Amino acid sequence: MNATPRVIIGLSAVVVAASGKGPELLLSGSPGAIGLPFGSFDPIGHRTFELAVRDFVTSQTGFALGYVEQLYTFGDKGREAPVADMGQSSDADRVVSVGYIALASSIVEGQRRAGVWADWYRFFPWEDRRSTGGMRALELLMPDLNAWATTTERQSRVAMAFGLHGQSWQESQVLDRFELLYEAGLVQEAQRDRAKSHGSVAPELERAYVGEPLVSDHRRILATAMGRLRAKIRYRPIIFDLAPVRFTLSELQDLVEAVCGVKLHKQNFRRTLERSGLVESTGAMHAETGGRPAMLFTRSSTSRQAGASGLSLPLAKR
Amino acid sequence: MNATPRVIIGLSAVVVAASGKGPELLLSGSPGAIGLPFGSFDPIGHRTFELAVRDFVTSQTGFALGYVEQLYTFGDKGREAPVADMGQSSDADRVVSVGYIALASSIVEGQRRAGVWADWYRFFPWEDRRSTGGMRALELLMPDLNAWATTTERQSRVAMAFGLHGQSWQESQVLDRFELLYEAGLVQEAQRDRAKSHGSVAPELERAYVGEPLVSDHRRILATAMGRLRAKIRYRPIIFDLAPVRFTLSELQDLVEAVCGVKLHKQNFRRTLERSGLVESTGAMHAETGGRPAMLFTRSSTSRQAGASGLSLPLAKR
DNA sequence: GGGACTAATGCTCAGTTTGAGTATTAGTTG
DNA sequence: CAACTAATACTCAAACTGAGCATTAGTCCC
Repeated sequence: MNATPRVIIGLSAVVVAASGKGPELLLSGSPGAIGLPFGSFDPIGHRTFELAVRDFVTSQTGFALGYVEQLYTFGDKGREAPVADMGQSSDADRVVSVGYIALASSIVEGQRRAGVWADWYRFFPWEDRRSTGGMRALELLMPDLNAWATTTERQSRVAMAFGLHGQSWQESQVLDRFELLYEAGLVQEAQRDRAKSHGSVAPELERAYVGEPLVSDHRRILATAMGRLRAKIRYRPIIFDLAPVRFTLSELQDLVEAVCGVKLHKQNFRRTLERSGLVESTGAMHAETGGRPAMLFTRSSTSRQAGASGLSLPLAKR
Repeated sequence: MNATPRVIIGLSAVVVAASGKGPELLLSGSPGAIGLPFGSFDPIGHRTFELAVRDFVTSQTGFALGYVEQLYTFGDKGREAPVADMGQSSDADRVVSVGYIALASSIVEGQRRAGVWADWYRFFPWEDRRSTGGMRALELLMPDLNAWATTTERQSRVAMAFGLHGQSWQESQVLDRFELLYEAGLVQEAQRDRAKSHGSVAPELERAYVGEPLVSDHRRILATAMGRLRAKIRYRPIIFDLAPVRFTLSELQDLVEAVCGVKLHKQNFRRTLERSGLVESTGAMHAETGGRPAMLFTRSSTSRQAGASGLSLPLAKR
């Protein structure tokens, strides 16, 4: 559209809320072209990125954000696929994506949230190792990963990223795993980007990808968000920005497990949590579960202090 | 220069190297307008930000970078002061800064490095708590901080940021402290930005600032870098990207202390370090110190693995 | 060649924190 | 009221930490 190439700054937000089942994402777009809430930064109108993000997420989805944090700025040529319906970028423009993560406090089941939400493991099935689902997804990928790992360097990268051969699974290395799958051509975006840069839209053999794709580089941004959130849980009391105001320790544990995609040892989880001083019991009980009623807790005031640390994650044995 | 406002992406790099005395920064600019190595992203020529950063740091300073990591993208209106000698931005443009941190492996004393280097504590005297210097800087600031802290909310922010009233000092909260000082008008950039936005260049009363300013928002980027590096030392073996290939444990401890600005307990530092498996002894000794000769160590191969953790920082008592 | 001096290493000890379980308890449901 | 289901308590050994005291291997100087 413009004679000289312009830089367009795209802002994308990973908006996470916890439902009863697990972390859910706020999505926008139409079927077949699903993406994160997205907008272009207006150099005149917007004073800061964060205000801009809050602004268009609310206007696009009707949802108002709480905690917001910048993730990363992606500028690689060839990974962005301009979003058609934005109508603001032409092929001559260079799109730079600034990714944000926003956390929305849990909403009581049944109460309606604005916007379309989806379980984030739809896009990363291999990241959910709470039950056998994630393992199954990984098993589906393994033949192709092994086929790709022709050198020892690649084999060791695969082993480190996916915790094979005695290496341990690091729940926060979501981006490493995704980038490795991208490089190996095992996620749909890889094929899309290659087709675009080769100019060919060759009818590739129909392969069954594990995990749904997202528009543009949004799945990469989502991977960054998941990784950041999983890592940050350990050193900041950030989980409380996702949890409801009052919760039982089991509910909190389920939430942490859902976010991190791992199972934790129940008794040890509650022990370290109580010792940490991050929570304090309200007097009230919660009896809906069919077992012994649980004490309801809230985050303590010390959990709001600057230096407050996060949760320890005592893994449950296999 | 252009009719429609454009977004200019400025890339700034905090390049850190360890000298014998402590962390040093690569600087560019002329006396009175010192800043970080800086360049504008070229939407046509540069394929990725990281390549662009490596490129212009080398061309501006003659120094080739090793480890590089993106820090943060700053887009607030009013905090950037366009760098005059870049000649690429006009007042109508919106400048967005993408900050990077780069680590250069220590150079043996005496060997020459390209570029101009300076101790990073020149810009943050209050961050060096290894000796009394940092405390003295903090004492100089306290009267003004107290005068600014007129509400209990501000008082508690000061206490949390600077570790007062029983709160502990968090070495990685460099940015929080800097932003607080900026807000309180106790760093020179605050006055500069206010003068600019008020259009007045009133001859303010000459106040003695603690810590030297940098061009544009570069000191903020530097604070982000220091904070990130200090935090990351604890959970990633990143210190080895700063240390020389072979080092004694005391040298490594001095380096960690210099980066983090705190004193560590010597015996406990070496104990956790040896147990961590991050280092392994070479056979060689190092006898230059006048005491018992020290074993020379290198980082182990396990320290290069994806999940390898960082160092624990056993603080020395006051 | 021995004593003073200086770092680097070694070791100890008690108090905490973790990993892994086993044992109770307080509601709900048939 | 017995069976069932969670929540909560308690235990125990192993590993990790904070604080020191103790020992060693060089250099420097008479």
